Amino acid sequence: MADTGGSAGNETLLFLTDDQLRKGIEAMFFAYRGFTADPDRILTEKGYGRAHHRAVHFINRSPGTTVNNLLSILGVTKQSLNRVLRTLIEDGLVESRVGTRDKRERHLFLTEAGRALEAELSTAQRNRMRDAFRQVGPEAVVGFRQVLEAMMDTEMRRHYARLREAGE
Amino acid sequence: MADTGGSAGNETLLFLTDDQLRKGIEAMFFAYRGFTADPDRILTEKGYGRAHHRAVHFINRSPGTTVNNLLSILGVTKQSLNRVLRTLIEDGLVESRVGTRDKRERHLFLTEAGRALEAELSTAQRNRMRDAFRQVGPEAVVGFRQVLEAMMDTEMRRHYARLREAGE
DNA sequence: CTTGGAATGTCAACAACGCTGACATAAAGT
DNA sequence: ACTTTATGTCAGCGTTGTTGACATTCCAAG
Repeated sequence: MADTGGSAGNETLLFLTDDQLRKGIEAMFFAYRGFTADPDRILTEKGYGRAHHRAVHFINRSPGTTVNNLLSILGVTKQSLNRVLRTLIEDGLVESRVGTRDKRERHLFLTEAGRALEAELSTAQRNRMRDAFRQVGPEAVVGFRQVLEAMMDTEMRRHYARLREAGE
Repeated sequence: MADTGGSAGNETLLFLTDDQLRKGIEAMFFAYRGFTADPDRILTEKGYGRAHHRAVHFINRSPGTTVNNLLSILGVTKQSLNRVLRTLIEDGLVESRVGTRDKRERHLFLTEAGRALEAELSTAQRNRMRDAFRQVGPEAVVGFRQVLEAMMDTEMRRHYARLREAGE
């Protein structure tokens, strides 16, 4: 079952053995804890959770985005997102404006305070990522992103690509 | 602040710009959803959650491990782990044996049924990882793991290394 | 114009899984 | 023997996922 079934040149496929795959799986698990550790600390101090971070991040990325669009990016239900948005709006970090063309829609923006929190969180997370990138060099970073993109679900890959159409 | 400060050859450090780092951060977020998607589906069917998967995975990796050791690997509190272990033991997936040398310790083992669930989950997750690896090739995989290892907290890196001392 | 259906967002209640606190038991140091 | 430390269990709470019920708005059919 671990055999990849090639008839010749099997040596070049040793990176697909179950052992190597398990190594990748465990690396992913342990690395993700590091990935979220620094923002989590900041968030806990301020009485927020990881869900608030995600919302603030993507509102900052796409100011004026609708609740529905954010939902699709985050991959959660609208009810779940709503709870998080409500606290962010109450605390004055996010502004929700009723759509002019379609009054059912709410368009979301970060306030000054919201942008400040976003900057604090993303700076911490970028620092971790920068240290890692610097340690391993640009070729490794290319491989890193290639694997991650290949691992995404189709819809998530669409969102990922979409986020860097306009911006980049 | 995005300037890396090198005096000469700045072009080689373009992979450390804030844009590139944000790209890595978003890739990590979207990829992790894909990483957990397949096991999550199986777990939900059976009335378990992601925490059960983690416990079963690491008990399978280190049969006879203690609750305390598992705690340290998973990075959660013993109370949180206990809830998960209790259901797994009640359902006959995990066996808990009181330590012979130190009777305070509980040593954990997968039963036949536990191994079956573990196999089902890890096969699904390995398939996803294998497809991704195959798409991008061995050099990218090396880079992928290098970045992930560099991103881990020190203690998690220790656990990660330890898991492949005896096995590999 | 009115009526019915689809889309958007909100409120309520529930489940999974983090957390702290209190506690029982076993081991180890004085 | 007594105190302290370590391990694991039980109870209860907070965040964040879920589904269900509902209000509002838009749009299309009649």
